Amino acid sequence: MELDDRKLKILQAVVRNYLETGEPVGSRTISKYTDLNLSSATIRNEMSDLEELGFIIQPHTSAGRIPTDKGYRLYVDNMMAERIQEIDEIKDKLDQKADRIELLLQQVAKLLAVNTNYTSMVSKPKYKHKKVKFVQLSEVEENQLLAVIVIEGNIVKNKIIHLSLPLTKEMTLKLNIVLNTFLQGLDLTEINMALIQKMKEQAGEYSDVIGNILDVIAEAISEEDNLEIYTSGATNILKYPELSDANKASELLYTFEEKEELTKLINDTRDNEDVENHAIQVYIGDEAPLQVMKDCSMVTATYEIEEGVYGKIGIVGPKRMDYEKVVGTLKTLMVQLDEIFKKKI
Amino acid sequence: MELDDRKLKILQAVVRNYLETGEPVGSRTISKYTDLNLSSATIRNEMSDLEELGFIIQPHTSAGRIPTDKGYRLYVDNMMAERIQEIDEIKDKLDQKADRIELLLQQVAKLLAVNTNYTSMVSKPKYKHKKVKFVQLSEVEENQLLAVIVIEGNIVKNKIIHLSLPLTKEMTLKLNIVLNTFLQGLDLTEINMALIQKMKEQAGEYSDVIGNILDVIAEAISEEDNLEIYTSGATNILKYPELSDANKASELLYTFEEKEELTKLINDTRDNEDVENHAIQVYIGDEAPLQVMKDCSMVTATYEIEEGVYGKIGIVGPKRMDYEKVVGTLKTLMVQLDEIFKKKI
DNA sequence: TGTTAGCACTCAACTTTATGGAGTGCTAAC
DNA sequence: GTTAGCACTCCATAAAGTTGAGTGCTAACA
Repeated sequence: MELDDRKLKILQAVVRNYLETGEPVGSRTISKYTDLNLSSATIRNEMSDLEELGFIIQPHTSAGRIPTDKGYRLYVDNMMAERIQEIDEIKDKLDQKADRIELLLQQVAKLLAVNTNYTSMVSKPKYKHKKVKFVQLSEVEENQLLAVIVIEGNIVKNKIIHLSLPLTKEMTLKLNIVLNTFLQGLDLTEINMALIQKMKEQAGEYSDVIGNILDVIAEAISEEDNLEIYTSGATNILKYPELSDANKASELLYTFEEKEELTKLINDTRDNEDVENHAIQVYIGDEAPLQVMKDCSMVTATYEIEEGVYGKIGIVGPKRMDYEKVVGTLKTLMVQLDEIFKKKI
Repeated sequence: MELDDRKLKILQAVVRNYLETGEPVGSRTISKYTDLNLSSATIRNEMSDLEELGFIIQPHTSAGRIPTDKGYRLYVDNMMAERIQEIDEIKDKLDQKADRIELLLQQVAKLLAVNTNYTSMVSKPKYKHKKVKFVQLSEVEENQLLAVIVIEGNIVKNKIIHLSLPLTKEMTLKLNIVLNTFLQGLDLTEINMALIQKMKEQAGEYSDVIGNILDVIAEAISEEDNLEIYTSGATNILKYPELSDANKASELLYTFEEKEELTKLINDTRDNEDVENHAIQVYIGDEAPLQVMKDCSMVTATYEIEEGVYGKIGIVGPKRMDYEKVVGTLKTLMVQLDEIFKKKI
């Protein structure tokens, strides 16, 4: 059996209608809804074929049809009309916050959630092979030292270190020099025991300060700390009956609250080429690498904060999500983020 | 009508039983449950009295009784058995994180939520009249300056400042001196235009750097930024049928996600004396200053991070919450937090 | 050969009607 | 003051009936 043009039109009509109403779509509706001028009986025959081909399904005998994942997929890949979505407020709001990446990303997530009525998530970009750029110790109070570490990508970390014995100005200066000469330009793998030993020797009785600082550096560079994900609008899923039943909603909300599982989504890359082209990716149902999302769809986009440093933005909603709007919104957003990052960094 | 001892015992039995089961409690149950050796008929008479006094109520004719807010209140104030709750894991887990207050508080929230199966929230303490303790500029790269500001209470803020024209080492040193001599020990109200003008004069062509730093300082000190609240276990409320119906759950979860409204709870102080004594406060239903919580109870405690610097910890759950456990858990936690803060700060 | 009208059939969703049981309030007796 | 007994109420659940949207199939038509 072939998927001729008429079948495609009918499939499209079924999907569109179902996206709008959330109710199974019957043959009579299609007969009126499309400009095919066919009777419901004919449509029935065609729908029967489409069902056999696996694009639509009946939730039960004597009900209308709803799209299968395969049906959605065909729709998203071939029949979706581009609909660029304007979000005027975005630029203004984002510009104000652009100096603090965390706030910016949180803001982006919120805007997306409010605009789409779905749940959004934004991952903080990961810097690979991060190197130490700058270390500085300053005496804040007697017995209190402030260590500031700047990592490639201008990530700043700090820690207050309590001293058991006070530090002279000269010693502080010396430690600063030692730290910077030894550590500058190194990444985690390059800071080895031999190096640490040498630094501690130079620091003499203040060797524990060195240890303290290295801890902070390790923490700053290590992946774990960096897998931060911002979400917004998690409660939006309660607006969609197909997701809001106690169990599903509970699992989903828990996933969004804990965030840990979400890293799987963010890190998943089905097609490297797509990422490099900043393409929008659509996951339908089981396609997402996360069991709880089997009844959801997810649309993700990759943004680039600077050469080679990527983060991801995703929107999660019911399968009958307004794909056109979501994809359009994400595309607009990508453009605006690009502008902001180019300007600011 | 008087509240004699027997009535109290019956009320206590009703509350206890309802806390456990969540079902209206009938006279026959009480008759067996207590050691009063009274027939159900007698209990019925007493319960009728208790209802007239407003401590219990029938959800409908021919159902058992459930406690009213007034009933819970009496129970919490007078009949609750202290039950100190051990949370062994707490100390270990918290000790590791004690150097980063945000992580610590987030961790505390999580522990509470996991231990109690309710929703927890922890507010970051507010420092009043915060003063600038230390300011430092360092050159990270050409055209890139790192500003670090330490506020009283060892709050560290930093910002990368992009320069339009490069800065010499001497100039950096000079700016550092200017900033520190002018700003050290001042709070927001004391940094006025006259002062700013003087500093800018001294900075010469780098006056915009001064402006930039003042912005960061303002942000660091300002209240707004500081009203941070950490929550955990929001989805736990879905475990309680009386809260998990679509509407209530949705409103509650939204409140926990947005957090903004929660500041009302955190800031509410019915009794100043209580706060100073680090007493546990219990809000039942409408007693909480937040409409969405009318079907919930909340238990809060005040912790002191250092002399005069308070934060709040709260647990939100259904009215039929295990008050004894929650209060006990919070008390234990308070002791352990006290220890940690005394040791570390 | 593709299209259509007509009709019997199915099934979820909703409404109505029974049935059972937990619990009460009242009364009369101890 | 306490208690047994009984009529009564009302929720919950199940069972039975009703409706309507939608299908598949057949036979007739262009």
